[in-house]
Amino acid sequence: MFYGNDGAMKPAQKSARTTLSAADWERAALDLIAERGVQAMAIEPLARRMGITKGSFYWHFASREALLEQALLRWEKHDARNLIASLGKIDQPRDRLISFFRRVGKEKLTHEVYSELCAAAGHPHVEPVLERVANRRMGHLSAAFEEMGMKPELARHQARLIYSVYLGFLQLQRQQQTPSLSSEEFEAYIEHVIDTLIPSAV
Amino acid sequence: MFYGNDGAMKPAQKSARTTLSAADWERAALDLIAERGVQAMAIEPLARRMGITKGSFYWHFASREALLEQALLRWEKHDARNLIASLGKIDQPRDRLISFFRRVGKEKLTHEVYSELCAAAGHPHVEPVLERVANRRMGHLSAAFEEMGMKPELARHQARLIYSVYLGFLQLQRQQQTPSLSSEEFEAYIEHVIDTLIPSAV
DNA sequence: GTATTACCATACGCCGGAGTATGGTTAGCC
DNA sequence: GGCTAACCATACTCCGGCGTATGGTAATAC
Repeated sequence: MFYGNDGAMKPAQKSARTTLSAADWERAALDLIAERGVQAMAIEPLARRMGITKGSFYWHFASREALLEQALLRWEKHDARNLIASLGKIDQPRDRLISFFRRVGKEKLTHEVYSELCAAAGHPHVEPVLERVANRRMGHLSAAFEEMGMKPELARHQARLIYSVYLGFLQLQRQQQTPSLSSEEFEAYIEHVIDTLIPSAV
Repeated sequence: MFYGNDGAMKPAQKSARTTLSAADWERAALDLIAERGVQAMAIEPLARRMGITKGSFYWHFASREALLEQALLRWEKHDARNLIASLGKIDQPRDRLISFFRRVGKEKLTHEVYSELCAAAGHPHVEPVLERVANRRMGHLSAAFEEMGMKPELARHQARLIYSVYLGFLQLQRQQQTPSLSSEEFEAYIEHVIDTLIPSAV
């Protein structure tokens, strides 16, 4: 529902319902993607939802493709900022790794979008984003493991492994096969994952 | 390209190119799903690929939905048979678990279909299949861990964990972020996964 | 106070897939 | 050898999304 602020806020007088900007379309697009997937991000449904017609859309964007591209870039930026913002200030690498898992519950919208993007891997505009994001994230994980004393190759393997667990979790969540995020079974599971994948020392 | 035999083989004289059966459509549907996903399984493209028109299709099936349903059931049966066929004859539970991972490389088509089904979780006809298959598979894993001496709850957690790794692997594969299945980096990774997730004793 | 610009509405043409209707062809039975 | 049922082709209609054309309105510029 947010995904970044675009520099200069408008005069604040005409607060909301005057005219829409490209950024508004991008944000709405991400909302729709989070809810129903990228292939459901069609411009007419979007326009309906925004109480407007598509005549407007083609003023801001050349095509549906262009919107998708911009929206994904926006999401990617947001995610990258988010990553360092929430992990950068944690000193102990082990705590950073743990926090990576615990963060799945928060930042709901971001994860929902990511989950839907995963489902749309293969799409020409989605794939590169997915690749960059995964590499960025695995890079952080790998670095943390190295900080804990692992050899680079081992750290990379461990990062890939742990990231796979995360991806698998998202998948099970999409299939409604994951215990509710606030149950104790979930807590127990998370504990188990942390215990077996994040060593206390190396 | 196979997915089960349908009882009585036709008289064997008129081997192939006489007329098509419902099973032929189902198999072709699964091929198409493996290649381009469930939402690409449209009946006209299917008909084109089979060198026929859709007039035929609606003789065998009531709707696209019906075809999808039947094709998925066929796949599910095939997968279930496959699971016990390749894991049932292995005595040591630890070997069964290891074989689960090593099997990802083989049975290519089956895994491709599964991967695409995962991408289409949320689809009303796909979801229940996905749920049953995941439960069936995790059940086997969990049982193997129990055989090794784990407490039931721990075994379930471990099974879920290991299955998540598998799902995450499929996802990374869809994003082309997995080392080629025959490289040594892949082998090293698999080794690593087995070492950290499959204890040699309990 | 008129011209321009930014934003939006209406109405259209196109395309591809879902279904339906209807008629044609071939195989096997009696 | 004619009938029937199984299988397939042709030719539609309907729908929803994309993109375009064109014209309208409100704010701002000058």
